[in-house]
Parts: sequence; C-alpha cells; structure tokens
Amino acid sequence: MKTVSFEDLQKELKNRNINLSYQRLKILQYLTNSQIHPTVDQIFTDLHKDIPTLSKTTVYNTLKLLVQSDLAKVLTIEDNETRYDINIENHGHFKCESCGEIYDFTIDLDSIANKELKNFKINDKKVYFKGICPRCLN
Amino acid sequence: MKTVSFEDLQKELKNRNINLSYQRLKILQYLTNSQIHPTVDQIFTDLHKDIPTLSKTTVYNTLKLLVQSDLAKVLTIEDNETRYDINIENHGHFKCESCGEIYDFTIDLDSIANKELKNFKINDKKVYFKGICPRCLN
DNA sequence: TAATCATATTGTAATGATTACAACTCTGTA
DNA sequence: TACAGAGTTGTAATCATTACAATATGATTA
Ligand SMILES: [Mn+2]
Ligand SMILES: [Mn+2]
Ligand SMILES: [Zn+2]
Ligand SMILES: [Zn+2]
Repeated sequence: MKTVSFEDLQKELKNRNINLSYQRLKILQYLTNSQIHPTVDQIFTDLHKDIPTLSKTTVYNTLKLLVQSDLAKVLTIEDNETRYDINIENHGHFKCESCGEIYDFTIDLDSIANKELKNFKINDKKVYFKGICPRCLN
Repeated sequence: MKTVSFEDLQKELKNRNINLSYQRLKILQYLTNSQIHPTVDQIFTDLHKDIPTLSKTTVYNTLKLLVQSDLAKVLTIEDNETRYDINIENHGHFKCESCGEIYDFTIDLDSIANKELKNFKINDKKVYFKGICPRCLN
C-alpha cells in the first residue's frame, strides 16, 4: 500500500492553488502521521492541545477542502462516526467490533468490478469489513 | 439475489419472540415492498399517510430491533444518510451521484476475502460503489 | 511602508438526525 | 374488573455538522 509523502501532499496543494496555512499544515501533518483514520473530534482534540485557538469549524473546512481536492477520503464504516483517510490508494478497511481499531488491508478492487455494472460509470469503491481483530481474539 | 418472503420474515420474528404489532407489520411490509433502501424519514413520511398516529420513534425502534435480530442491514453509503435494507443476502450497492438511486449488484464476497485478514474473525462485509448510472449517462 | 483586498479562521447560532424518557395505550390473564 | 407487560407516542435532550458574520492574516499594490 503506497503512502504519499507529506512533501507530495504540499505540492498537490500548491498545484490546486490551495494556500498552506498553519492550521492546514497541522491538520495535514496529523493525518499523515496518525494511522488511525481519525474523526473530526479526534483531530480537533489532539491538535487543540498544541493550538489552543484552533476552531472545530476550521477542521471541518479543511477536511472538506482535502476531500474535494481528492487528497483525502471519507470513511463511513459506522453511521455515527465519520472518519478521514489521507491514504487515497484503493484499499479496504476492517473495523474491530471489540476494540474499535481500524485496519487497512489491500484489495484488488478491479477484480470485484461486476458485469451487472458494465454500463455504469464507477467513480469510487469502498469496502468495509467488521469483526474481531487477532489481538481481541486472544 | 435471493429475496426472503414476507411470510418467512414473520416466522423469523416469531422465532425470536418478537410480537408483530400493527406498526411493525406496516414497517416490515414497507421494507419488503420498496426496493429503494429507504431512510427513516422516507419510511416515516410514507407510512404516516396511512397511519397518522405513527411516531418516528417507533420507526427508529423497529428498525433497531430488525437490525439487532439480523433481519435487516444498515447501509452507510453517505455519512449523512442512514438507509436500511431488508435483503440481508450479501450483495453490493451502487449509488448514482446524479439521481441518487441505489442499485443492488451481486458480488462474491468470499472471493474478496484477504490473506492479510486470515487471523481476523469477519462478521460483516460491505461493498459500496459510487458513480453515474446508465440512465443518467444518456 | 501603508493601504487595500482576498482568503482563512474563529465563535456562535442554527439545523437535522438520533436517542432518552416518561406518559399513555393496548392486549391478554387472573 | 384489575393488573402486568409490551409497544407506542410526543417531547425534550444530545450530538454532529453547517451557516454565518466578525475578525485576523497574508499577499499585493501604490
Ligand atoms: Mn485506510
Ligand atoms: Mn440492497
Ligand atoms: Zn480488536
Ligand atoms: Zn442516476
């Protein structure tokens, strides 16, 4: 699973004429460093320790910007928690129903394209699994 | 894609000692008759015409009951609309970004099980596609 | 440098979906 | 008829998200 470097992300932003403010930089760093597919609240709470003036609205705005620019993806594994993934490569997500942790896994999404959909234009594919992770099985 | 008959559903409810009230009956009928993967609001609004006393809370309660009893599934294709599917057979969902319609498609979920997950206990698999449907492509 | 302008951020209020909860209703049984 | 348990209802509370107006920032121009 390829990971896009932080520098590449900065370039991408410039390509799209998106200014890199201090807040945007910090949110982007948080997303690239953490592998936890965070919620808005996790991002806000963690960053708020360093940036006491940070507004939650800014977090929402920035994430919307990143998603619209195809630099991040929205994960809706549960109906009550929206998560964000800076890794836009195609891959699946497994959520442990016991500890709540979310695991990435590689998946060949091309192989699951379906004949029934041959006349459909497919722009996005999401694969979500749920169950119990090995750590919790012990 | 196998469809469970309404009579089978009734039996399943009895097996689980779930009483079939008039409201529950109507909600169940609505789910089996409509193939639109409705939201709570759609169910409530449509049924409210026939049952003016119906409460939205009852719709929420009944759906929660059906999901807990494994007689319905929750779909979270978008982060802002929770939908329900009475068809619990494994199948994928395609949402048209133009008209909003949701299409079922068959998919062999066993074939996309992954070696990386061989030590995981998988309880549920969801596959969501987005794009443009043939009708909207014309 | 100072003035100007566009963009970004902030805080608060509004919205909308969902849940909590207490009162009421219905149905079957003693 | 009285009672008990389950189901329903309406309202209030909660929580995530969005709208919006005021303020701040940062680049551009004179
Ligand atoms: Mn991921
Ligand atoms: Mn379906
Ligand atoms: Zn776990
Ligand atoms: Zn369409």
